[in-house]
Amino acid sequence: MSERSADSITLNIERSIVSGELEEGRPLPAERALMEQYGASRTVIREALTALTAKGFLKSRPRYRPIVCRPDASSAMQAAGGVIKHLLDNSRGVHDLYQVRVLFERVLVRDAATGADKDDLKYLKGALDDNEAAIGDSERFYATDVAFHRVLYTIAGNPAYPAIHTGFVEWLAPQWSRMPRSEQRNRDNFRAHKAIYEAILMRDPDAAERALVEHLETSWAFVRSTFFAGERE
Amino acid sequence: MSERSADSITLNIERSIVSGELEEGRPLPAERALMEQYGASRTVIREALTALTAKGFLKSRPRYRPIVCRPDASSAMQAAGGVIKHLLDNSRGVHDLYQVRVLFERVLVRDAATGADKDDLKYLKGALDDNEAAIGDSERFYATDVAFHRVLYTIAGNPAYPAIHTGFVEWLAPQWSRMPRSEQRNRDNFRAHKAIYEAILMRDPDAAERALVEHLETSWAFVRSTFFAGERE
DNA sequence: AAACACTATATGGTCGTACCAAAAGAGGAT
DNA sequence: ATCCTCTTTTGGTACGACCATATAGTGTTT
Repeated sequence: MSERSADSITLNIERSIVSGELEEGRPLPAERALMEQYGASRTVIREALTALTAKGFLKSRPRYRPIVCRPDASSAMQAAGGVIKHLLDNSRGVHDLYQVRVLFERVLVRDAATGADKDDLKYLKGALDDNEAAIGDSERFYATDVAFHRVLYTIAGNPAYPAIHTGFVEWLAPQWSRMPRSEQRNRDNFRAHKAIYEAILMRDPDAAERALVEHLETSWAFVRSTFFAGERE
Repeated sequence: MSERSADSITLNIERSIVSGELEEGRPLPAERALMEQYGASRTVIREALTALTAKGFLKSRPRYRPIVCRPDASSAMQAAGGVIKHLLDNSRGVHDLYQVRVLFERVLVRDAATGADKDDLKYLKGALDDNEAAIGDSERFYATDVAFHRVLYTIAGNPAYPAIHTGFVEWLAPQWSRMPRSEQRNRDNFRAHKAIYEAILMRDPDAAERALVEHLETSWAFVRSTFFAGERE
């Protein structure tokens, strides 16, 4: 099947990384050393390294030894991101992705409403307070906005969730982070966050979900009218 | 920043693919032609092609011209899959991923319960009937099981959802498709599907979600006890 | 004329060598 | 010990060559 020797070397190194034989964060052996180790030419070695880099198992800067990266949820998101960013050049692609985010957060707020413990609520309240305090500073407000939503992704304790959140934020950033902001809009957004928080506090998943959906749909309407005004739905 | 000329060529070709200049399904120009076009050595061209292949923009078989692949949601999933499959060698990784799937389907059944139209319900019923008819044939039952869940991912009309479903199925297949099956278990699973369908039919999102969660948790319990009996939670 | 066999060519896969520029390490001067 | 200089290491790029195979083109056979 895989007659290419570069492929088998890629797999070999991949396995060495996953198994921990090649330690995360450490640089890979030099290319000329790998030639000997695998009995292949440098061409082949470099092809394998290129593939591994594109797959996210190595981080390589020009003129430095590639750094080994253990796969985790966030590198998986990053690998997907290379493709996803090309899907976001029209409102359709952005909306499809945004819908996935909405779907995700709907469950998260429901679960927060039914299952959040005292600590979770404290974190959420802290993020909400930070958000309120930043109303006057639009740049900081955006950061605290993201942070507030992120708390929802951390409550469940699944390490994949925060990675997914990071993906959403990065991919949607071209639109969201560049939205024209105003103190009035910040205030509206804060009120939406507060409504979500209070519904969670009241242990009312339906209300929390409604508040979230309304919040995110309002946000989408703004983005759409700002960046995709010319396109039809 | 990116001093490597291979990187800029990679980006160039990537853009040509996304823009449609290089048509999907058509083979790429020969390497020696690309050398001239970009004024670079074959070494560099080949590195670019390797990277593009790993990123999912090209499908290359040995000794054939690489085939151009337009990025879509499913190629994004595939790119992530290269990393994700390494996270699934223990129950923790599998469970984390499975939880994402559960989260996803919880919303899907809720939305189906509130928003499915007559056609959607007909499709779902059709999938359910196929599922019932296959109870005696475990292999076919697994296929109809997957198909039933897939209907939920198609109802919403977001093209990303079916791609995500495909990802879940492929990544979780090592466990699920290899589960020991019996007519009794098939019957139980069918009953669970039926309960979900009926809750959707009754327009009861809470009941539908409950039925789904119970179904998926039962399934997880089986998988866990079969494949990860030795590990602690 | 049609079917087959054969040859030439195009193409991807691999190898080796060479050179450059920048980074890292070694060694000596202060 | 500190700083500067020189050498070595290392990744990035280039060129040329050879192999195996798939495809196209040619010629032969029936």
